[in-house]
Amino acid sequence: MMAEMTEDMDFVDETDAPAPAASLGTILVVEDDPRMQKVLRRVFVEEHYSVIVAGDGQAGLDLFRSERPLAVVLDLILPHISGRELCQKLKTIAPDTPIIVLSAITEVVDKVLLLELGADDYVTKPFSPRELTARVQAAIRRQRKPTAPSVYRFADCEIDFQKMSARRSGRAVVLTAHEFKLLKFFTENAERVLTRERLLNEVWGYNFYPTTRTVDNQILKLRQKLEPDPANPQHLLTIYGAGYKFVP
Amino acid sequence: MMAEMTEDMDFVDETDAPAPAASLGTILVVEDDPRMQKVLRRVFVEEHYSVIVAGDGQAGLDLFRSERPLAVVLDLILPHISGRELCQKLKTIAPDTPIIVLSAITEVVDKVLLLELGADDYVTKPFSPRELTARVQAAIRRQRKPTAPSVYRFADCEIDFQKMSARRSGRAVVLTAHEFKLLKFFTENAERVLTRERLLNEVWGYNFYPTTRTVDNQILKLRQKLEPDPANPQHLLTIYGAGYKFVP
DNA sequence: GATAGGTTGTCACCTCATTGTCATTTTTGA
DNA sequence: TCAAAAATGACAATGAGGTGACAACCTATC
Repeated sequence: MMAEMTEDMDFVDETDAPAPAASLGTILVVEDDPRMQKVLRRVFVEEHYSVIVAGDGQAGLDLFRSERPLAVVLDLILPHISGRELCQKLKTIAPDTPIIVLSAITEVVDKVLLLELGADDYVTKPFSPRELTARVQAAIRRQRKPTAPSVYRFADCEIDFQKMSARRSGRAVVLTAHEFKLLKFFTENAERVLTRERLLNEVWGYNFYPTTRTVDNQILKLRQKLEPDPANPQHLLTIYGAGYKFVP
Repeated sequence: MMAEMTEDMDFVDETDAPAPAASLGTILVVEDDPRMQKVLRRVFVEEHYSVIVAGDGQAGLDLFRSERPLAVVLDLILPHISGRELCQKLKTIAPDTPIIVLSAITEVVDKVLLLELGADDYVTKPFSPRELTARVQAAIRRQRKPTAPSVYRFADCEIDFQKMSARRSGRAVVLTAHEFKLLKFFTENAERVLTRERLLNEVWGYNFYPTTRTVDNQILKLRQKLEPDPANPQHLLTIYGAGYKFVP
């Protein structure tokens, strides 16, 4: 059950969105500086990941083996085992787990070398939390079945929620983030009648309450973009006195 | 049968809609602060839930065992048994019952830890009643089999209250929101005689009083749409001088 | 049984809440 | 700072359903 809850819309900026109840997964942070450990933990917890921290390379290796994290954030400068070594070892254990390297801006980073070691991406210190999490999330996304796109089809429409792209009769249609999120929720609850309140809760978030008119507007936009005849909607139906219903 | 009754019509906007008399289910509130108890009780009663309150962890545990509530709202800071302990215990007793944790904003809440304890969601104080109830309801919804269709059958009729669709002898019948709500209440109280006043209270709401003719009209509509011979109703029966009765 | 008084069935009208739609303002992100 | 997106507000269109009139019906009492 928890697993379902962690399914999240990855195109949504989670920073101001209300927290999903469960962890999105575990991130292993390998970093020797206690202050930086703290920062990193907070950054990822904020983004609803579980975080485990290793202070040196050996601990990192052990934790990696036991926890099998979703991704690794790795400081290059470490005691005992160097970051470079660790990076290589991790890649031999689980080539698919993304590794994001932290490197100080003072270090002359040989990007090519880094990537040859198996790192998937790197961020130079000082970094903005935003950039770091964005890169980590991007790496995780990339790693997740790159060949199996999650496209949803109905009528002559074709929506790829991962890519955030949509096309109708083969022609690309531009949808905004909200429109995607709303449409996604509709596809997940096809055939069911959804009240405006429910939609506001689930799509907009719990602690944000715009006018219900807002919902209507987004519906309008979706209809204009996806319905052949927006005035006579075939898929995004109005249920008078109740709300809306999506029928593929 | 009560279980069926707790299936709320999610297409009805409950926010400003007056209360149906039947409870949607029981919420267990575990909270030691009497003032907060009062607030929480009111919040959920407002949303048509029954509320039982426990002042400490032990009482909470006992009440949970005896009452088997629909969901638990739990303040982390409790005398005797800590909220964390209680949370874990409840989850071992009934893993499916959603637990929503209340935590003061001053506490440094390790969200992940919370969720590992088994909490399904959390709300930080101060919270808006809206957010709390929304989260609780979402948790309850999630816990319920998401794919289980709620169809009700009688005679040659087949009603899906979630989809708000109805069919008689396989042919689709269009019902309005009010008609659905009324029919739902009848199905939930099959074989029982319901006075017009009761129906007005439950279906239309407490603070709304149209003429009694209104009820008759809706009954008429339902008969026309669902009865083979509306003039000789087989299911929506008139009980002269009393009200109406639904027999499947 | 017959009648009276209250109760219910039925219909058409009309009100008004709900929704569609657009223009404008506000917010957000680059 | 600017541009895109989202929220808001206003207004029109729509249709559900409340209202009231009247007929039909039931029950009780004589």
